[in-house]
Amino acid sequence: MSMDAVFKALADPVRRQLLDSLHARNGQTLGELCEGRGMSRQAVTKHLAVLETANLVATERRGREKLHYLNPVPIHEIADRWIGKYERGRLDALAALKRDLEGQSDG
Amino acid sequence: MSMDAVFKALADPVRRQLLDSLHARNGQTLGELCEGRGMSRQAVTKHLAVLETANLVATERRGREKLHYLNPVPIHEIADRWIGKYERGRLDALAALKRDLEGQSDG
DNA sequence: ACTATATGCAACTATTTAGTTGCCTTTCAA
DNA sequence: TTGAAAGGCAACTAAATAGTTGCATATAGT
Repeated sequence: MSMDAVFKALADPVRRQLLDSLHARNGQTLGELCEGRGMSRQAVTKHLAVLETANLVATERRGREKLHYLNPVPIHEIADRWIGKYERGRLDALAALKRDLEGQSDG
Repeated sequence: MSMDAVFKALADPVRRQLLDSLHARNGQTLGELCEGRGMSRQAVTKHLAVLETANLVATERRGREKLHYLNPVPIHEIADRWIGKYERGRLDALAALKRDLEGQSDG
């Protein structure tokens, strides 16, 4: 639920790649998610646990396999509540930045 | 430039608060950004350095003061290139998630 | 039953990170 | 020119993080 957990989860490139992988093909097993990642299975497990805690990934046990599903809702919430506010005034702020940084020095 | 630096910078709540503060009032000095934060000036300085490295904050020296300006461009780029792709298929993925997680158990 | 496969758990290490304190430099103002 | 205000630099500590290895458990297939 906490936004902090989501931001922290997104801070690691490996975890973002895992989300990308699930985005490309949802419902992958742990083994599949480990392939070609040059890292031990346990390391990937830990990353997936972080993503699960942040509610970015949901899992389901099927027999001896564990299937992983992307949950895009927290990302949507971040984009909505936090990033949106910076984008709204984006051009204004950009103009102000230019004015402040360049307008002071010389003319 | 690197997206990783931006994500890492956004991962810390103190740094997000600093961005929020600059969003509310741009061009604050270091001293102003330290006020009411319950943390040493040097700690805040380090956080601001991280934000500067990620190009989320630009600074200008004015006399003995250092002014800080929010740069919303990297946030926009993240929203554009990375978050956007998860939002586009959001409802689809959500439906798939529900189907996968609930539809399997019973029938 | 036996074996291979898929995953879980736990201890350990190395690196990074967030914060501190102490001291130095620069600038403004009397 | 002297003192106070604003900030910079560097060393240190504590905690979190990312990764490892070794072993245990559970399931599938024969």
